[in-house]
Amino acid sequence: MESRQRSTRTKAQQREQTIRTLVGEARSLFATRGYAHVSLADIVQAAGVTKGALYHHFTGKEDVFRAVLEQVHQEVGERIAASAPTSDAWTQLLSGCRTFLTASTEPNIQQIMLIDAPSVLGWGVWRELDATTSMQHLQEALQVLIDDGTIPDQPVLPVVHLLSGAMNEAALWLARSANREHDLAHTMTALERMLESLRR
Amino acid sequence: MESRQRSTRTKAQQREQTIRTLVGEARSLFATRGYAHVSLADIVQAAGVTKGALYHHFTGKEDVFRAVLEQVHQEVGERIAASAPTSDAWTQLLSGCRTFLTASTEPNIQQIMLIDAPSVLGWGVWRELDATTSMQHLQEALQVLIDDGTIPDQPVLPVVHLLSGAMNEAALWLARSANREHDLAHTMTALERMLESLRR
DNA sequence: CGAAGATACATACCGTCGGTATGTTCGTGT
DNA sequence: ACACGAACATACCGACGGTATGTATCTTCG
Repeated sequence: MESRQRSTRTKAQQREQTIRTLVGEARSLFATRGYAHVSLADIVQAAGVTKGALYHHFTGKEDVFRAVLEQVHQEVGERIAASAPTSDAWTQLLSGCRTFLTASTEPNIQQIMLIDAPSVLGWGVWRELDATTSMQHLQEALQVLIDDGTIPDQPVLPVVHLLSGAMNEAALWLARSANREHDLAHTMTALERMLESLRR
Repeated sequence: MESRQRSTRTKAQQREQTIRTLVGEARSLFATRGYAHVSLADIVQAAGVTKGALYHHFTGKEDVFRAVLEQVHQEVGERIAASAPTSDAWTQLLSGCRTFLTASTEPNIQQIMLIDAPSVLGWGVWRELDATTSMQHLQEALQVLIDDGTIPDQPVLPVVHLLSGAMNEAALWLARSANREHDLAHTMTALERMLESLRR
């Protein structure tokens, strides 16, 4: 039975809305100032609620950060997945890498995903989350290339970690580059050469 | 004229000793618990001094961490420099990479240098420090190989950042590996292949 | 040699922050 | 209609980073 809505928002809507703005404001604050320099007071003030509301939905500051990080990871993953929908596996891998580099260069993604996350949540948790999104894409793409014989059979995990770390660091560097487009081009050619080395 | 030493320790010796133990204890605490979960009270208690002493030599908690990080960086740099004293540039690069991977796998180096440092000091400061030690070696080695024609002329910075990031992440992964020696071997072969790709 | 100043610490205290316990409102199932 | 629980708000606590100030010890120089 449907309940009439005496008020404009139902409880569930209210909950969702509060969490959304909370995570959203927290994300922008974390991105610009860094996790350590953001207080819970800042977050709840920006979201227009109180600490009690925050602690009703999250277990603490770290939990808010985890929610933010999950959102960021999901966003990056979607952008990678949508980068080259219809192509062969090889060019799909390349465009995926390029998309990751450009996405991870944006400051509001970078500070959260690449700088603070390992320190705040610990490397293990960070890698777990990453393994379900961007790293997942990389690993799958490589496995496909191994299965269809494009690159010889070899342990994928070492390669995945090497490439993932390479792109993470490259993204951090590119974000501070004075000539980003120029450096991105050189980085991509160098990265392509590294990927080619797997081929042969 | 030398001043006679009425006491067992002169002031300069005392200062040096205090700083040494302070940094040493802080390092071990930071390494095991991570920066955020170490209080100044923990550090000064372990070092056997008070907060006043700490604040006499350092500007704050962050400054202590910076001193610790500099020590770690210097240590890693020395180990890399001593890894392959008399060889051609190419094998020198390879053994340098191997040394970095094994050194950075140790937990008391890893937590400080690879996990906390970017978040605590900011990526810029972290990279500055790195650029004077481990990254410095990598860049110089590559430049030598370019100058003697082993690898073709190309922008070094993109390659340096890609390789540096790759090894950082690989070290973090190897540290949690169930079969470290085995994975290290595969990582090195994959890394060698990537380096080979620069050659030709 | 000894007073003056600098250096190396110790003690006491403050503001802020993360976290918790409790109170209040209000939608919702029965 | 009403009771219950979810969604908040309010008030408060302990701990931590940081600072101000006091004190003992070494060094310097007339």
